[in-house]
Amino acid sequence: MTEMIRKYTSEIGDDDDGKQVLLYGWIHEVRDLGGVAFALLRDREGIIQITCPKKRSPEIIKKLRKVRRESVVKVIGEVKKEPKAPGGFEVLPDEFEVLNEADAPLPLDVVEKVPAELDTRLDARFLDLRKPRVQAIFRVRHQMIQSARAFLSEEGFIEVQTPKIVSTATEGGTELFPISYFEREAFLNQSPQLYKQVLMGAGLEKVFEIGPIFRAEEHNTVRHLNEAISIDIEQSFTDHEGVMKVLERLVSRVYSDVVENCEKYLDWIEVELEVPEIPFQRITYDEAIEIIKRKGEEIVWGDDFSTPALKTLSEEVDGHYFIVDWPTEIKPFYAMPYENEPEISKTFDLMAGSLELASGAQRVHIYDLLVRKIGEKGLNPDSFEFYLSAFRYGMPPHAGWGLGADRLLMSILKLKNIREAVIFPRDRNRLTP
RNA sequence: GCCCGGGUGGUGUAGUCCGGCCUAACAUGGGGGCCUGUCGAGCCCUCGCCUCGGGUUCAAAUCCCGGCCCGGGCGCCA
Repeated sequence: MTEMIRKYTSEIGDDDDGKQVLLYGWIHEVRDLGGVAFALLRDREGIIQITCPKKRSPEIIKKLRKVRRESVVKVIGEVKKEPKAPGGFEVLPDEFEVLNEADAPLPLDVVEKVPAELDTRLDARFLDLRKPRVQAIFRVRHQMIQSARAFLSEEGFIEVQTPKIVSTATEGGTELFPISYFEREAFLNQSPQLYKQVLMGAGLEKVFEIGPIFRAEEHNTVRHLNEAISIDIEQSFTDHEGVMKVLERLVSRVYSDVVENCEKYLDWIEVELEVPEIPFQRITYDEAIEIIKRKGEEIVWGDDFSTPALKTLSEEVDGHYFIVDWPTEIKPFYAMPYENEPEISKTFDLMAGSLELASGAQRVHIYDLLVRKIGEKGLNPDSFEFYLSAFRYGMPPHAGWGLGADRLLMSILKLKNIREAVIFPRDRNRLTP
């Protein structure tokens, strides 16, 4: 037999009518009507019907009606344009081979006649991901990451990888996961922040990193994970406004690439996307406080926004927006205060509704100020030696941000739970799969 | 971590308030059978379940206490 080239189900069209094709995939469903049997073969790109009348092949129909759902099969057959078939084409099999029979019953229903809870789905994630709707999320995620990487590269940012095993807390504040590093204690890094800044001192000028961050907080919400992916940039010779422009253009680029290249997957997820208009609205922290107060929510200047406060705010401000000029007190030590008004800082958060997507700032690049601010936060400058030394020998002014990739995807696809946006999520209770 | 609500076949639900009528119901699924155009196929037969530990009681899926886990809200954050 001549060597055949495997086709995806989605590639079958008018040109194949009457021709032989080779397909690989999973048995989605079988409907056995006695004299004819229908099977749905699913691969990662779609589903096609395999139709086998008894008289065409008594051997194949026998195998077909016995095969359990989700078994892996190889099919060689003739394509027939058929209006009665779902998708308009069907394949009449000449060869039907079960490559690997699936066990039964399945831990969850891939066809989704019966829903499954997220927890059940995550326990059997490999099966959950066979659902086109679920797999589509990760096809969009792939596009999102590709777009972010392409955009930043085109903008002159150099991609770097910084260590995830570190000796001290990077920023204080958040809890870290301790790990054992030979005879010493070490931690999983909560953020590439300090390393990005050191690289500004190294003269790279524009860097980005897409990588994991680890937070040992015991939060248990639909928008927090203990292991997340962060898209981080740092840029020299610019200020917070400069990097906000990069950020909004990146978000816009991701949306337009997804709209352009992921139509099929958006369709599977049943999401309609509109590319957000840039520039995004900037509202100051003070304005946000006023809006929240006006709506009757209890808040005083200097507070961080509570979840209900952010929900209130998002009722007043549409879509994506920046909250800028935060009180210096509630931002990390590396955030640059305004010269003429040091109680507020050159900081911003990017919001999508009430969800915080990113946060950034112009950084403190003055050694003495930085040392002082570390002390003011109750941290010990001695444990930041590797970081601080980079500020003593020609550190340029710089700014940057960190964008939560999982949250961005969650917001693009309007997912209810961030765990849906992560292929194998890690939360307070979940350490497997 | 805190508050509230939950945990029943492989999956998703009903039953729990008011203990005994539960030998636990329904859908989907698994096994077997019938059927030549299904597309949530249909029909017949069949299989399979009370989260764990302790307590109350003649009697616990049902009431009480604790653990573990889940959902919603919050804190904290990206």
